[in-house]
Amino acid sequence: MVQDSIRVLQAHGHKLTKPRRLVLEVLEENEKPLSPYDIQGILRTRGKYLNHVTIYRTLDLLCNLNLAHRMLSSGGFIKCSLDSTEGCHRFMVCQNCGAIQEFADKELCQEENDFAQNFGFHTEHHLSEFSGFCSQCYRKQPQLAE
Amino acid sequence: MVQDSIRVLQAHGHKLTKPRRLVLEVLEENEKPLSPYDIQGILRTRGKYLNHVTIYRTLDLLCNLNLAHRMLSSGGFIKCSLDSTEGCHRFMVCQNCGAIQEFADKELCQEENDFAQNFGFHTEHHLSEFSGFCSQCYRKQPQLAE
DNA sequence: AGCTAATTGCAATATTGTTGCATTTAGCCT
DNA sequence: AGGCTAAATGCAACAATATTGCAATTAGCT
Repeated sequence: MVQDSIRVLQAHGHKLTKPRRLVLEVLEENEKPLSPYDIQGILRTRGKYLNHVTIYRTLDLLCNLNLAHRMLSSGGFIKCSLDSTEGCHRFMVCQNCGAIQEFADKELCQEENDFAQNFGFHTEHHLSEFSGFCSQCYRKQPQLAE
Repeated sequence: MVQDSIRVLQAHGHKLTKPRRLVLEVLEENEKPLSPYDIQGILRTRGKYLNHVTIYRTLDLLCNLNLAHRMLSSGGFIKCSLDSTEGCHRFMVCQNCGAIQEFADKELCQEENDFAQNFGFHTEHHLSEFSGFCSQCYRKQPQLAE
């Protein structure tokens, strides 16, 4: 929810401005990654104008607060749908339809941290991107998965 | 090894050209992510010139063959050090010194795939980036990990 | 050595990202 | 409600990164 993000924003002492609300709304409505200029374009179709610099700065902020993430596969930004206190984000990207889902699993997360620890690496955050086929696309076109 | 990459390259019917060999060598020597222009700069200091377009195209190719990866954290490219047949790449990035290590673990990889499967997602590849502190930096400056 | 498709370099252009500074505004305080 | 101030935005200019079409070159064949 946008409301949740706004709460986090304010809890960290940041102002709730119109541009920030607009960017959050656009991200919320789109489950696919968007570039800063994508966001600007979407807003323009609604008669709202935001300078691209503002969008860049807003996205920076959201990423720092772990409210958004930049996807590796596309370079676009996506709003995190899950509480991020664990510092672990796991996205599944469908190669066919492009849909993205975010998942959390404390156990798996812990296992990954333990794994890293075995190599002497102290993990702060981790980010995983799975690419493959969502259940719908897999059912429709199983040959794609070959 | 560069030799291994060359073998994969050729096995896929691509030519082994001087530019490709140079890019592979530079990536191999650097354990940190490099941008296309970084690579161009490094080569220039050795009196070798490659057009940036060529470097972009070479990196595209290497990524498609899973011989290199683009890192999320920096946007730079890094050569994969491990056999990539499993389609699973796990990088640990030290927030302090920037060093990157790649790890493979079939079991953990399998667990991750199973996890996705529980949500009906059929995984083809996955890529994880851990950010934190390598053992050296953690030992030297444990307060950083707070 | 010669052939040919693949690859490279070049030039031009498009896209994406950054910086400094003047103007505006959210949130606070009367 | 009106005023204050630090934070945030917009603007302009610029810097860095990425893409495209096409002519010249070259790797890997016979």
